[in-house]
This record gives sequence, structure tokens and C-alpha cells, in this order.
Amino acid sequence: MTRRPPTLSDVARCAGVSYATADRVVNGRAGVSEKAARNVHAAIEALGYVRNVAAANLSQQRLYRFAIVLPSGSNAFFRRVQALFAEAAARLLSDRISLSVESVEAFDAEALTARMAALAESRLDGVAVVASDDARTASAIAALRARDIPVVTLVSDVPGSQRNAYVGIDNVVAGRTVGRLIRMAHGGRNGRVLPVVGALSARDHAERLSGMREVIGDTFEIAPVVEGRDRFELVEALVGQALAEDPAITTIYSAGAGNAGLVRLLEALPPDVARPYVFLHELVPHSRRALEEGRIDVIIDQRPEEEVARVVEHLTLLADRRELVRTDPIVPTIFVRENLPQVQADALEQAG
Amino acid sequence: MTRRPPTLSDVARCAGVSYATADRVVNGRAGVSEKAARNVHAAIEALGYVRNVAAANLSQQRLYRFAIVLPSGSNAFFRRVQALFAEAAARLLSDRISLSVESVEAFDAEALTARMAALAESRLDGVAVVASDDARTASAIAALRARDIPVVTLVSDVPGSQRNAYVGIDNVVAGRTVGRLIRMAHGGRNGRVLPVVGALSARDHAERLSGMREVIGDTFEIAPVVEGRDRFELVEALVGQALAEDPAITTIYSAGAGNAGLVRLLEALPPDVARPYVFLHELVPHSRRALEEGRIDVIIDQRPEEEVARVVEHLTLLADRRELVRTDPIVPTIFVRENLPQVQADALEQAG
DNA sequence: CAGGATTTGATAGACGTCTATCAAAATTCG
DNA sequence: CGAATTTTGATAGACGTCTATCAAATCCTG
Repeated sequence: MTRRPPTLSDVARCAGVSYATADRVVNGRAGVSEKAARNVHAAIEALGYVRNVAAANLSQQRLYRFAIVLPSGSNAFFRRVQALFAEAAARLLSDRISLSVESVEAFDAEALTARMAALAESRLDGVAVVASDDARTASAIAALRARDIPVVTLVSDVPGSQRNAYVGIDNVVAGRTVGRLIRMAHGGRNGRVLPVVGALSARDHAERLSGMREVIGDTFEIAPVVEGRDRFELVEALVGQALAEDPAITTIYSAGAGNAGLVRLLEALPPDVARPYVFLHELVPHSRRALEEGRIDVIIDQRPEEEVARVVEHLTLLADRRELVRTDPIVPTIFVRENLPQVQADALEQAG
Repeated sequence: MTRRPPTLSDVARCAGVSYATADRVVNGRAGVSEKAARNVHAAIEALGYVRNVAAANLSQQRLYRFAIVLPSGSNAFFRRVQALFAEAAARLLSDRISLSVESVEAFDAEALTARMAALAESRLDGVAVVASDDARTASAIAALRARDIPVVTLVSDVPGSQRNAYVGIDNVVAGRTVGRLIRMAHGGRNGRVLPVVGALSARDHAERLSGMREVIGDTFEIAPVVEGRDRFELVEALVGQALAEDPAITTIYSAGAGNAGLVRLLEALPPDVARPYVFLHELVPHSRRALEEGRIDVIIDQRPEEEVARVVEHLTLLADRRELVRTDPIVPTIFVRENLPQVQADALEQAG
């Protein structure tokens, strides 16, 4: 009934060669005649042989060593990413995968480059990095690749560089998605959108805005963009000012961080007047609460859980010099009040 | 620098006991003094020992045998689920996991029960089943459990039964989510919703409707429910009739299957009149095309890819008598035209 | 067909865990 | 205290793959 899966010895026997020869074939070592190789491959096919990875890893004492470089600071999203990596690290220990999660000062390309140079010196099987799109970063990536260390960019890409893969959302797509929802929310009527970003010079924020613009069309009005530097006090002050000065605003689209300030502002709004629609990015404790309490309408999330899983998957495959699966970008996910995921245990921890 | 992860021998040495004793402790075998056990646990803690699963599985020649029971028939969603399981099966072979994907006639509780009874006889490590919520199914599940075979329900649950876990969405949540989007689409105004289901007696469809009702509130009107039996010709005919007779309809919410008929109807609509908003479930080739062409507005998807991954994860953990992680329900995912995932290779295949 | 190169076979040890056995030591109990 | 019981130690073989070595067989080439 349940028969034992074929081993390489079975393959060898079936192919009429010795174990040594079969082994030479499957591990691509030299010194095998073409005929023997053909026989072995035929036997593999016939028996449906698949290598037992458990045994292979065991014999090789394979140990994957990956480094994850995240920006430090108080940004709630990256705190969540960090927590997810920490959790993954604990789980992956039993698979002989060790993740070293490091952080460098946010927006400090100098520090990031230095850190990456240091990583190039240490013996690693792969690096994932939240990169800034910057020539120095690109050459730091090149340096890692020169040492044969695979590199995956995370959340923010460096398109021209030699990174092996990018794990994250397409920000234009995210912006377009928000554009569609803004149109839906206006039910065919026009409106006036207040865009809030960290800085217009940040490529991801700019891409989100332009994606949104694409979809809402020319008949919508767009108020002057607020640049909140991703700092919540500044966001709170500037958006408050914009709302006060421009009562025609029907929608706020916050494409950057610092949304704690936006939430605080919304909490302080008089309850009798209708508030504008609010769309923002990243499901974190304060944005979640705001959505639950009906102070905002939609959160666009890049599903950091999925991103973390993919980073590990990619790094492992790259370390084995295998082909990547699932290289399509992460899909921006739409959360309304009603389809919020249950709060996970680890999220509770980080809130406490 | 990279030091070898500790083995059980290291633990034994550190605890001052023999390998045999350490082994007795970690494998919960009898005949160990309390003191020795304490020492071993302390050593495990101190060294950060984690069992090498590769080695363990190897030594035990562990082979996981799971059966997946899906409804047969032409339903596009289940065809997709089936394709995903087939793909997973190929991938999992190298992890010594064998999935046998079987199908039984849809809606035939008799056949399903018989199949499950047969599975109870064969030597299996777990079963996943798209169950009908039905007393006979519940007792078939009980029979499997009696043979110590874990059971996971998939897509459709049997709440009162002894199933170990349910992998799927909460249909009330899905309906609420649609309700929220319907409200958004009406931009504060009221409307008239035409609900389309397979049958009102189908619990999942009914739950979706009631979730939707909860959120849209009393000021919305709801037209008489169309029961399309999940058959696309019937859906096409009945919805066409309803739209012709009731021009006040602003929104169609199709909570069931047979949406190919709905799409065909929408394609035939005169292009000059504004069509109602359309919300439906499950991202499959025809619904995707309709969304891309702007004939419908939103697809609520239960992410079968994630469900398949979770089923495998759960079955493996259950087979090892370990604790389940991630028992929270799957989150219904909102797709608009702009955030559709890229078409996967396997999806292309199945379309061809 | 001799000499050299290439291909093949046989085999041994390692990886870390599991299972099992047997004898030695420590503990309990009458 | 001696006998019965429980706890420990030592160790061996298996799982399937990888690496390595060495000798034997086969293949070219002149």
C-alpha cells in the first residue's frame, strides 16, 4: 500500500549503474559517460525519484545565515516588520535558518552603506535590505553580489541595482487602487482630494500620488500636497491647517507615515460635521483603532506577514542557487472596518 | 564565528547525563528521574537546543499521507482550488508529503459520506474536506477522528462536528465587507440591492446576505432574492428578468456561484445606460476579465492560495500532534480593477 | 596493442536523531 | 541488609545523502 519512496540506491540499481555513478549524475560531478547519465535520468523518471532534502541537508550540515537590515526609529510599520522577522527567526531555527535582524538609522544612506559593506565582509548566505534608492546603496548591493551574497530589496526597491529580487508592493498600483476607491466613495460625483506625503521627493510617496491621480481623472480637484516629513506632530498641524483653510476637501489621502497625527486630528474633529473620507497606508495599531472607530474609511496594507515569508523563501532559494518562484509583486490589500483580520498574539504583545 | 548548532549529545554532556537519558527526556519516554529531567531541560534552555527536524524525519522515515476531498463539477472556484492542490502536491513531494486530491459529486452528501468512510479505512495522516453542513457528514468526521485521523474542513465548515480546524472565510464577515463597500459606492445616498444566491438554504450564501444587510442598514431597499442554483444560464435569465422589472436597482450582490451568467448578461447590456454596481465572490478567469473590462466593480476573494497553504500547514502540525498556529479565519480580500494580482502561470494553463 | 586517460564500482565515514538492548548503578521496600 | 525495582549509561544500527578515496574496468590514441 504505502511503499517507501525510491532512494538514489534504487535509482542506481534500476539504471544498472553503481550508487557512485548515480550520485555523480544527480550532483553534476564530472566523469560520467553520456550513456550512463541518460540511463540514470531515465531511471529517475521511471521511479519518480525525488531527492530527500532532509537527508541531504543533514549530510551537508547546511546552515543558512541571513541578515535583514531595517530602518530604526519609531515608525509603527517597521516596528511591525521587525516583530514579524523576530517571530520568524524563532520559528525558522528548527529549519537551520538563522536570521540576524539589524537596524540602521532611517534615511541615513551613509550608515546603511557602511552597514552593508560590513555585511559583505562577514560570511553570509543572503541579505535583505530596506534600501534607499540611491547610487551609494546600489554600489553597496553590487559589493555584496561581488562576494556572491544574494540581495533582496524589501518594501523599497533600487531598480537599477544588481539586487536579485524585490519584495514589496508596486506603489503606482497602490495609488491607483486608492484612486478607484476614492471614485467609488464619491459615487459618481466629483470631489477635492488632500494628498499627504512624507516628502514629494520620496519616490514611493510620489508614485502613490501619481497612481491615484491617474484613476480619479481630471474632473477631481487636488489640493496642494501636504509634506508632513512622516512626523506625526507635523502631519497633525499641517493637515489641520489645510482642512481649516479649505472646506471643499472631501477626501484625505495619506500616502506616507506619521498617521498617528492624522488620527489624533480626526479624533478632535467636532462630531456634528461630516468628516472627509480618509484613506491611508499600513495596518498598525493606531490606524487599526481609527478604522474600528470609524474615523477613517480604508487602510491599504502591504501585508508585511506575506513580505516576510517571501523574503525568507527567496533568500533560501537564492542560497541554493535555485530558481525563484512567485516573483510577482505583493498585492496591496484593502481593509475596511469589516474585514480587519483578528488581532494576532504578537500584535498584542507589541501593543502592550 | 558560525558555531555549529547544539545537538542532543551536547545537551546530554551539558546536563551531565548520558545521551540515552537526554533522549528519554525529549521524547517523553518513561523511566527518568525528576532531577535528571530538570537538568536536561535546563541544558536545553542554556544551549538553545532545537531538534534538527531533518535528522528526526530522516531517522523515522516519516511520510505524511493526506487526502483532500473536493466537490467535482464545473465550478470555476473549485477547479482553481484543485489546480492549486495539484501544484502543491508536486512541490511537497520533496518534503515527504503526499497529497491525494479526490473529488466527489457536489451537493451529494451520500457520496461524500461514503468517500469519507472509505478514507477512514485507509491508512492516512489527515483529511481535508469541503463538507456540507449536515449530520451525516458530521458523523463521517467523527468516524475519521475515531481512527485518530485529523480532519480539517475547508471553505465550508461543519461547526458542531469534531473537525480539528476550519480553513476558510467567515461568510458573515465577507457579507459585512460587501455591505460596507455598497455603502461607500452610494456615497451616503440610499439604493436598492438585488441579492443573488445559489439557494437561500445554503448557509454560506445566507450568511453573506445577512452580513451585508447588517451593514447597509434599514434605509437601503432590498429586492426579492434571486436563487440561481449556482447555474449560470439560470442566473443570467433570472437576473435579466429582475433588472428589467425593477429599474430602481442600483446594486447587484451575487453571493453565490454561476457568475459566468451574470457576466454574460452584463456584457449584453446597452452601453449607453448606467449599469448597477456589481459585487461578487471569487477571483476566477471570467470574473477577472469582467473586472478588468469594467463590467463589475468589486470581487471578494477568499484567497484559495492561502487556504491551500494553511490546509497543508494544519494537517502537518496535526499529524505531528503539535499545536496549530494561525487558527484565525482567512480574511476576505477585496479586489478592484487596480489591485488585481498578476496572472500566474498555473492560472494561464487552466484557462488554456 | 601498449600506455595513458577516462569512466566506473565499491566502500567507508559523517550528519543528528530514533529505537532498541543489555548491563551497571542507584533507589526503594520488605 | 538483601532483593526487587527503577533509573542510568553505553552502544549499535538505521534513515538517505554527500564526500572522498582507491582500485578495477573500459575507453582512446598513436
